[in-house]
Amino acid sequence: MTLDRSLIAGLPAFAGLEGRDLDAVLARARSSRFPKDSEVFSQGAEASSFFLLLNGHIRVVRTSPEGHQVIARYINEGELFGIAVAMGRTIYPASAVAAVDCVVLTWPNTAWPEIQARAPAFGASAYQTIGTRLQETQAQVMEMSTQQVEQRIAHALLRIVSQSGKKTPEGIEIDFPITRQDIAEMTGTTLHTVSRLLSAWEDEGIVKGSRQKVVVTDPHGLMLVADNRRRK
Amino acid sequence: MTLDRSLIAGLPAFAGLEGRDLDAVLARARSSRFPKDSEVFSQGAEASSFFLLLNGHIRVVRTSPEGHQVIARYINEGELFGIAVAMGRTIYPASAVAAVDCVVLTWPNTAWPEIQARAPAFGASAYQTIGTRLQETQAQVMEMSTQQVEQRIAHALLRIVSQSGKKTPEGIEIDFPITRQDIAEMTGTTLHTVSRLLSAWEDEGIVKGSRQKVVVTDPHGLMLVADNRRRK
DNA sequence: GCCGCTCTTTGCGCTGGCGCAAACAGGCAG
DNA sequence: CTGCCTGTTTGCGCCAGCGCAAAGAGCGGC
Repeated sequence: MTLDRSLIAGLPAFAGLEGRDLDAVLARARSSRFPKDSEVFSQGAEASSFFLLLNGHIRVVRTSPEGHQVIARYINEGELFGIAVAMGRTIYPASAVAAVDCVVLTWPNTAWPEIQARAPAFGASAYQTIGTRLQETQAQVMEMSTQQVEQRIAHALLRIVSQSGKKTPEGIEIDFPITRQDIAEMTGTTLHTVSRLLSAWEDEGIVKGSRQKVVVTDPHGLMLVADNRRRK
Repeated sequence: MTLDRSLIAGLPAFAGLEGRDLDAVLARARSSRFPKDSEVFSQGAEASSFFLLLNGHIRVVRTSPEGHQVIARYINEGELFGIAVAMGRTIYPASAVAAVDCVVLTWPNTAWPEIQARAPAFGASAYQTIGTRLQETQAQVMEMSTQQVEQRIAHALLRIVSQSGKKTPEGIEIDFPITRQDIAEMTGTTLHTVSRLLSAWEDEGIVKGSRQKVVVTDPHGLMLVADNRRRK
């Protein structure tokens, strides 16, 4: 429960915070553990807290009334999430699910005004996070409007790998378990199509896949696919 | 150039602002006119100002490197836009084009810190605007992932009509000029498909279209289409 | 009043990607 | 070790929606 301040203070969300103010912010947080596949918060529930992911990977999922699921994004270590309070929202618009065992800092929403007064840089970081996500989401709309499935999947893989890639002898590996279905839900397609394309790429030596795992063996080749510039 | 304070003060962005603080905020703004089809700001340009639409309708357009255009949203009267500064962005991620002759309030970005200190409610309104747009954009991604073109177009029309609809004897009319191409760029499809569907709907008595104009004559019928629940 | 530009409509053929179905495989529990 | 559960692969047929093409139709400018 005692927080390792030196680790935390290095996160972008706390950039520019002095010792005293940092303490004040951290004092309102509590740290907790979420086992794999557990929900940190649930779509439609009253937003009572906001969060920072200290360790692990979290999947943000929206479910439609008809039951379709879409993965809005993955949260990486050090990122804020569930910051409905900063958007003036009272319910969570999506669910957050631990993709692996996670360690999460939780603040009650009631602490938000105080934190913002005490540590404006922290608030600014939250707003910037939201701004970045708006950007990214709009870029995604653009992709879905103008690009073919193959390019969208290639882009999605490149994005994940650049944010959560782990170097291995074989190439860059996504360092959390991800299914074909997950990739399909990120790109608005079906697991069948994802599976087919990954198989094709594997034949071309661009990626290597196995159960819940994807390794990009030829990032440059994947970029060519993403830009639709590879020789067929 | 003198602003009609009584009109402006009623806008949600200024809710809860006292006379003196309101004056302080407005003092930093200047009002200007943008003729139809002119650009208020341009994608990729350095973000130097933020804006509030007093009158008219504005189209926010993103253009891909390959030249594809996508309409991210329409700005309605009273809304803030181009608020890159509130997202910690330094360039505009899209262009804003006047769909009709428009009247716009412009603030220099340099005024932002002062305004936020002086009138926190104004800042909060900006953040809420961004939050709402993130929500809407994510909902759009969801739609594009899970729904057919016909339903997406129906939803898009319903959204426009609910925000910018004008009652007429025939039904609810979109009160700015909008082409089939525009609708296609909002929904990630082609003008051909839009034209075909609108024609079909016209035969069913749901809408009525003409050059750069769409009138929804049967909103309820259109909702059935949007939910994919109409009898074919 | 005529011309030209932009916007719209419609036909036709094609194909990317989906839906369905079935077989296969890795990993964990018992 | 065995069986089961979850995830993956692959074949096949189909169809929604796109691309292309060409013909109309308002509207503004001259």
